[in-house]
Amino acid sequence: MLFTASLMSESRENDQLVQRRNNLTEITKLGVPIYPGAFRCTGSVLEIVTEHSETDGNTLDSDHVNLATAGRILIVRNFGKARFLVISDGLSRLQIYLRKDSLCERDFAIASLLDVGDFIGLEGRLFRTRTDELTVWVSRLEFLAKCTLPLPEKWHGLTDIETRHRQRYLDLIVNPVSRSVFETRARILREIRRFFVDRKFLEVETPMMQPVAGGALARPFVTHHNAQDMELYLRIAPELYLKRLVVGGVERVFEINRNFRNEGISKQHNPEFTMLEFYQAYSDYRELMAMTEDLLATVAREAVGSEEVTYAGETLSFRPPYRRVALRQAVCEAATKKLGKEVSEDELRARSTVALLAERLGLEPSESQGPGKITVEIFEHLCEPTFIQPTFVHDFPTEVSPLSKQMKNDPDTVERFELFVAGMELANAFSELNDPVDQKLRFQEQLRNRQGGDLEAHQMDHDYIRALEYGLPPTAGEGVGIDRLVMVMTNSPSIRDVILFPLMRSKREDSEVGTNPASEGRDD
RNA sequence: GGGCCGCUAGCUCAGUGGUAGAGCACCUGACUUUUAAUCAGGGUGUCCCGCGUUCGAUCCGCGGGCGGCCCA
Repeated sequence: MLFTASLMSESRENDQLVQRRNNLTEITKLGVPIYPGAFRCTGSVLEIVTEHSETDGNTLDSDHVNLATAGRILIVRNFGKARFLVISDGLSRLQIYLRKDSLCERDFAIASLLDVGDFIGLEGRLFRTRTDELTVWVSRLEFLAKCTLPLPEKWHGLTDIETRHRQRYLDLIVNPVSRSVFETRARILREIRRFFVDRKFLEVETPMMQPVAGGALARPFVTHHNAQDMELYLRIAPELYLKRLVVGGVERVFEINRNFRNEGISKQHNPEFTMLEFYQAYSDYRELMAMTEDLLATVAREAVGSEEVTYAGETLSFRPPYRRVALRQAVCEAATKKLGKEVSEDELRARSTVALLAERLGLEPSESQGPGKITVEIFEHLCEPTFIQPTFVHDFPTEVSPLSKQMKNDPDTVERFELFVAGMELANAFSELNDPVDQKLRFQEQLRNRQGGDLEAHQMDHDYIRALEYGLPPTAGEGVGIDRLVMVMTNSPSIRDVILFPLMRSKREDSEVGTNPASEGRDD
């Protein structure tokens, strides 16, 4: 049986794999090391291409531009005694020209054993072909590493979304657009850091594993610390720790890091996602609106070169000022339009009337939801998708904002805004509640919701209350969803396009098979 | 969580209740400035998995897996 199984496996070997391994063996026979060490380059492919993009052929011929570089082979065009290859350094592509009479016997032998995907190093001089393509005339070739699996096709490339996400390395090899998304992501992060450092903010890192998962209304992931025999939660927000730092005198503080929320996956939700949070003492949410406009306009300018970006066919303008609308007002306007009859703010403030309104709009408010929560549900249903251009929605119900400061003359409303772009929530900010007595009452209210079955309700955090008792200056704080921001800036339809390794359900072979998919499904 | 759709060669995709197809890739040969190189030949496969219906299933039915879109 074993013999049979083995034979079957062998016979099922893909001929491309066999071919590639044979080529590797042949290279070994030439006495060439197949996994050598460093190769000294005078410049990367990108550097060469950038430096000589405008240099004409005559100049290259007279100047004798000698160089050494390295990269992965993406295309092979074979002419018997000559070959054209295209190599890539991951950022840019460059053609190289190998001809028998310009190489030693060993190097030309290597050249004829190369497969698409292999890494090579080379020395040579630059010239331009008859068709004016910048090309390296290779005089010395070094084999650097083998690609033993066939790469996706050069023309259609790799389009299968699942494979692109599961095997991001393949996506990056063959889809230059994918690399550019992550280049832009890195630029956005650099610009955000520069923005806050310029304004004297301190960048910090606060716990990702927390005994109480606070700072947001969401279900956490649970984990366990063995040595302490202690339940821990992956953080859902850094908020409460950052405000502790403001208590400690760090008057301007920011953090860019991962949050984890144990909820569904969608085009706008990945269980782990990157968030910017920043806090500024002696400020309020009005100031943060202006600061947010400044931040996004700066990021757009510096990271993608324009304050206007195209997203899903729409031109979005990040040039300030952005539209501002009060949440209840937005709900009233949308509901009035939808139902064809006047809906007033008073209706939203009473549980009985707002519940009725929600039902007429096709929602099913639960018993535990108060008027504020129902109003926000209506908002999410009716208004959110309509905010395409950057829009501040401000003044939220206190009920859904246990960490925000109430308005002076309206205790049912807090000084809070969310920024919407392309129908997505991009930022959430408020004047921080700094009254420890009120904060404790709000937590207790949340605990009642929790006992009523709301798994997203906030937990009690006694140490945070204690920190507030030492005194938190008037402070405004904001969180910005970095992944969504990158989506907008790179015209990416899904959050998975801007996260290198988005969460995927595991497939059997991913964990079982190391290097060779040909062994998938073997019964051994 | 619900609905709809998809899963066929390394990749991108056709297709059929009766021995499985194309382009690229790959193999053999020709070719020393090509550009999706070209020319001549070659089809390389667990048709996602399991069960059922059937003389016979990649196709039909049921269940499952993974993914996509829409809804919640």
